[in-house]
Amino acid sequence: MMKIFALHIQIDPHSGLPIYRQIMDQIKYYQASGALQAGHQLPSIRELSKLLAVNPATISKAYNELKHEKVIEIRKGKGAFLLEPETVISEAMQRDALKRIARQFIVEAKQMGASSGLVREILEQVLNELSMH
Amino acid sequence: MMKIFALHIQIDPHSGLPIYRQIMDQIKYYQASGALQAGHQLPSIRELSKLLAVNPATISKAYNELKHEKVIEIRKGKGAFLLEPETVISEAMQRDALKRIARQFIVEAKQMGASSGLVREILEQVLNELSMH
Amino acid sequence: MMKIFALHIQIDPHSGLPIYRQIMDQIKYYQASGALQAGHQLPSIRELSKLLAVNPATISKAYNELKHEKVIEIRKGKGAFLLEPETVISEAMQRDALKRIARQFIVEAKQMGASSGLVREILEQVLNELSMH
Amino acid sequence: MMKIFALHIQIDPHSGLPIYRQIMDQIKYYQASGALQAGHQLPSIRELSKLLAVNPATISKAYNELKHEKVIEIRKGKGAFLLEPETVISEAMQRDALKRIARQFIVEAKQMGASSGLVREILEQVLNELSMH
DNA sequence: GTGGTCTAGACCACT
DNA sequence: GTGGTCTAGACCACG
Repeated sequence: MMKIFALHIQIDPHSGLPIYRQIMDQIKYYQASGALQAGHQLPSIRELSKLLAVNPATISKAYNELKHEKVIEIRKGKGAFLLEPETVISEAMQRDALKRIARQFIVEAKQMGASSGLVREILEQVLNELSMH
Repeated sequence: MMKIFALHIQIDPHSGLPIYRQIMDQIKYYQASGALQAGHQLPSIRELSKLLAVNPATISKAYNELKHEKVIEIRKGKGAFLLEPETVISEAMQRDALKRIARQFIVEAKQMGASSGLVREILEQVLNELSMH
Repeated sequence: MMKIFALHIQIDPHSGLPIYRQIMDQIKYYQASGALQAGHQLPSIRELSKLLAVNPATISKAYNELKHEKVIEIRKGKGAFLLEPETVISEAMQRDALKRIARQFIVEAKQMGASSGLVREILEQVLNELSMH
Repeated sequence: MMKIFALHIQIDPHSGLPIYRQIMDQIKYYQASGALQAGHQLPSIRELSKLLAVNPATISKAYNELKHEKVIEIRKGKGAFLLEPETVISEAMQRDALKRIARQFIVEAKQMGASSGLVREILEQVLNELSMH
């Protein structure tokens, strides 16, 4: 019964991001950081709903989207479980997609006046935080 | 006259992103890349509307949001003009905000199976592309 | 439910002011008077739209502008809620801004032939009306 | 030939206010302050247009509006001249109108966090500036 | 139920 | 010519 009680998700109703997106992002983050690993069970919809004081339909939507993105698997009557991260896209597509999101990141960074040095520094910090050495 | 003819914006109706957001993002990108500079005039609403085959009200919304974000200035009867980028936030806030968007970037990158090496490589490429050496 | 039934807004189609501006001004007035307080929910767009016999998009624009001015907060799927008024400007800037709008006020008052005594009298009346003793 | 060369009007294209309104407001301001008096001649449209680097049609609109408001008089082939300030509205209407603009003023003042003391102080300052003792 | 996006088309205000 | 406002109505996203 590998229940994950340490999974504390923060919802910010003022962030502008849809709540279900915030939940998805943080589950992905925990997966990326290694805190959540393949096979781990996620809290039930009902549980998480109470914990976050969020409508169960919202949790359900988050889980459902994660299912479609093949991040989790839903076993009827059992619960939701993390899957092995998939990496099936081609090299070229990966580079393209990466460039696209990198561009978004850098444009925003530049907008707030960050220097390339600071960008690199923060990047290394976050790579480290997410155990990508 | 300083008309901007080189400003070609691509709209992808399947991207999920609202059209007005796509327009905003690309104008910000052109600004970040230096292709658009402070004082430059943007295409008129009607022009861009025809060019992109998009309703004028949608272009208007994009411009209006950019106005609120202080990216452009709208002079009634004249047109829309790029502003000097503002950078008034504190060092600490800048680092925090940067970390937040970097985390988002890296999580997505990791999700698609990118190695830290590839992330660094693409980042340098994009920094270069946006003249941040 | 905290619905606001007492929020009756008057639209004057001949005033020259855009409808969405009239709505904004009156909501700001209700906020200043204390009738609307932080956390209070505003009527839904559709409700107000019916009440004022005005297109929903127009109400939406009013709410959206108030969002940008940080007067209200919009939670998708929930509604629009009043925010705590922000006051982060410096003393000097406040005095300058105040002087500017005071000048506008007095010039208009003088234009209509009002004496300084009448101006002071009306001012006290309005300060009182808005609970600023 | 009582030409008014000392009439220096400031146009701020970023203020949001239409240029013709800014011109009108400042002419009214000069009238209210006593700098401009009945009979004084205003600069010609062509002159002011050059001086302010503003389209002549814009100056023309400002003068035309002032004419309708009976602030100035346009004598063909002669120029524009200030009129005696009219005060024909009834006491009750005056009070109503005054209250309306006072409300606008105070709501804005409150929005920026000004105390009633500061409002009164600035008001006296401006009344003084405009010679309304 | 809530608000958000987009369209088509009319009319107005500003320069 | 420029952008701004408003309408009517369709469809989507969020909780």
